[in-house]
Amino acid sequence: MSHMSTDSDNGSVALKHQSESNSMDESSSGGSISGGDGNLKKGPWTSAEDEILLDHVKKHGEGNWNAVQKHTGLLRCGKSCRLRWTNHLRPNLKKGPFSEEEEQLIVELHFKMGNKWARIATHLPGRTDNEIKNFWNTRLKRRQRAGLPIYPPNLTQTRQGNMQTNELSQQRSQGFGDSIFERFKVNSESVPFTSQVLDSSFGNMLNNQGLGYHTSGFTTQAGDLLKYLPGSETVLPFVDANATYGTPTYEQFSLQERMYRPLSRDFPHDPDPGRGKSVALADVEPGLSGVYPVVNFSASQTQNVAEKSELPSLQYSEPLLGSWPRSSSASLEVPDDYVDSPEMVSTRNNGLLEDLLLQAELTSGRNRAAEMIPYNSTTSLVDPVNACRTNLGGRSADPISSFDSSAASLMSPLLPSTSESPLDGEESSSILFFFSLFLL
DNA sequence: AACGAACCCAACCGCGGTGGC
DNA sequence: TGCCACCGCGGTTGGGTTCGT
Repeated sequence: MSHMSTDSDNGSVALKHQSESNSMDESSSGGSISGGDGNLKKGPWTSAEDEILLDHVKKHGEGNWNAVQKHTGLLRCGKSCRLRWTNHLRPNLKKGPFSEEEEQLIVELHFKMGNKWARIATHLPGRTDNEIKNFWNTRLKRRQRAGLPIYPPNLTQTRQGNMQTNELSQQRSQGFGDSIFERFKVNSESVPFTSQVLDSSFGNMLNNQGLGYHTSGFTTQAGDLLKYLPGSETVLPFVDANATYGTPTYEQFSLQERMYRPLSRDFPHDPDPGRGKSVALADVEPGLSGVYPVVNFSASQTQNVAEKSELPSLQYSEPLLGSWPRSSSASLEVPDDYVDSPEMVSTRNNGLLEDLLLQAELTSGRNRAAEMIPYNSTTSLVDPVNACRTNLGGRSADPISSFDSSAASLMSPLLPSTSESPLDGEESSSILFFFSLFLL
């Protein structure tokens, strides 16, 4: 591992307490003094270092982690100090193995949120994101090896025959998360994919679940992905109405529109997209609450409300922008579970492009382009877009960047033109225009 | 007892967002 | 407007421990 840190946390180094730090039991800790990086120490923390850090936080509070180094002479970069404090020293940390309830909660939350460790951690007081991440990775590996599904049946049973939410979750959380690859399941022989997202072991696990993913030789580059878009009837999930994995029909799109429109009214003015839209949906379309026509359209499949309440939010993200099943979160009773949900695609515009897009959509009176694009599909086509989302974490009140929805619109000209295409010429033209803007 | 594999977990790294200048 | 420092997040690594043969 490189000892060269590129992190800007490594500022000037105060060496006034060099001797103090050097007196620490570095030999036993395996720590080292990095050479070319301001003599910052790496490796395990010693108890003496912990004390210094604790003392500093007591005096100065959290934050300004680089100041720790300056004030105390601790030969640790600010980032390392923050990590140590967050994961080990801060009060009310819960140590020890996860309880059964905690484990169950983690599984459920991961089912809903994917690898949003920080967000998951907010639901487990005293637990850190790192802890949860480690737990999950270990669990994943274990279950994978045992040939067990990632999620328990009670979480997944309601979408058998549809999009496998756990894979979707995993894909999404690892950067794809996209129904676009549903078609690759069908054409897995001809369209190999995933090297970076679905590693071979995970791919094997998917195969164990009968998904038939191929895990070699797929690049995440948008250009390569786009090669498959135009003219390919099997790339986008809603294009092939005969697909096995729950492809919405045209009629279902109509229903999507019904669901979406009331929401769209609220989008531009919604100060709190999560809760606000939830209310809006329930108010406007109570009959749709808990009904998931977009994905769960299998005629042979009926679901009761209880089942639906267990469905993961992300399961429905792809086909219908802004039509999240908001009433389906009862199982967790966590008010901000939706924050990471794709329905949180916000039209609270953060940028000019989003303004333009929104305005264009509104003035066109159709407002259909974005909603017709599988949200995650588009975001994974454009890496920067996905990057925007993956780094939102808990810091932003707008967890799913409006950039995503913009990208969704922007990518729509790339959709195959079929009889079921929601785009007419006028829409396509305006979208092409904005796509050009985007490229600029 | 020895060895390797698997597991666990702390720490690091790179990246992106944010805010101040 | 651009630069920079700071911060937080998610992915990854590496070392210690436990387990199985």
